[in-house]
Amino acid sequence: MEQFNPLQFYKCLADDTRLKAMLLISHEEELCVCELVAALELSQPKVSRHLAQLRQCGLLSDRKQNQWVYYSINKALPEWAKNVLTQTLTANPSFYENDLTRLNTMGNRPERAASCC
Amino acid sequence: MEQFNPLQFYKCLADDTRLKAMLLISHEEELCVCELVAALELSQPKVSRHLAQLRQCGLLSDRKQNQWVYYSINKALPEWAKNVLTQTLTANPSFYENDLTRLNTMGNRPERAASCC
DNA sequence: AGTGAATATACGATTATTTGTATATTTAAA
DNA sequence: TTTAAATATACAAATAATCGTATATTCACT
Repeated sequence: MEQFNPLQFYKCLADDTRLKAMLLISHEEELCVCELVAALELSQPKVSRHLAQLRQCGLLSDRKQNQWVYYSINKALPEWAKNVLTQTLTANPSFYENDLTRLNTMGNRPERAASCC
Repeated sequence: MEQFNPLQFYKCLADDTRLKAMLLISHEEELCVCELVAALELSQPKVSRHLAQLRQCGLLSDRKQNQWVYYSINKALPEWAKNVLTQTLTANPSFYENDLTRLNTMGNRPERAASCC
């Protein structure tokens, strides 16, 4: 992320897959690729490519754990951008409710490791 | 505006001309096409086309007065979308400062008619 | 070492978006 | 009633974004 720019931010949100992924991740704190593939009912390469773009633009962070890669909202996002996401999330539940349902009924979700101990 | 949808909203903001036009109009309350042409240093058809798209998507309203068409933020925009615009405007002054300077040094700006009396 | 699951990436093909240029429309002023 | 300014729109050309498919990589488990 060279210098955070509103145009690039909105270009990231201007795609169905990316916008829904951002909102689902906001809602769920973090999600791995296979959970998003199930929730969005899209191919793995498609989801993976969009997540890579969101990470490159600084909207998402990732962490690897075992065979999974978990994506979360980048803590370093400017406050205004975080607020934009929050507003969008809370004002548009119907935009992603179906995806959320599929996520919650998904079998075999990878269990998060407690952050330690 | 058939039913306001966040994806369509962000697609509207995902273009340099449209995003800057929206922010300048937010900042100035309303602007006519020729003022935006001067501020953005772009061709008239290009600006006009993007404004038409923003109007069709429900982000802008227009009013005709004499030979000018003035665009302003659509009052009927959902609150969350208005908030997104406000946040973007106040947090990113450098994104549009040059355009604002050109607007303010523009000669022959059409004078607004007082709304009446 | 070998297998399968999860993820990432490369590449060409498709689709969508944006643009310049030309032209039409409307209004005001001469 | 001609002329000029402001705006809108049509259409083809150019550009950009997205996608499917194939393949590579990594990790856990056997």
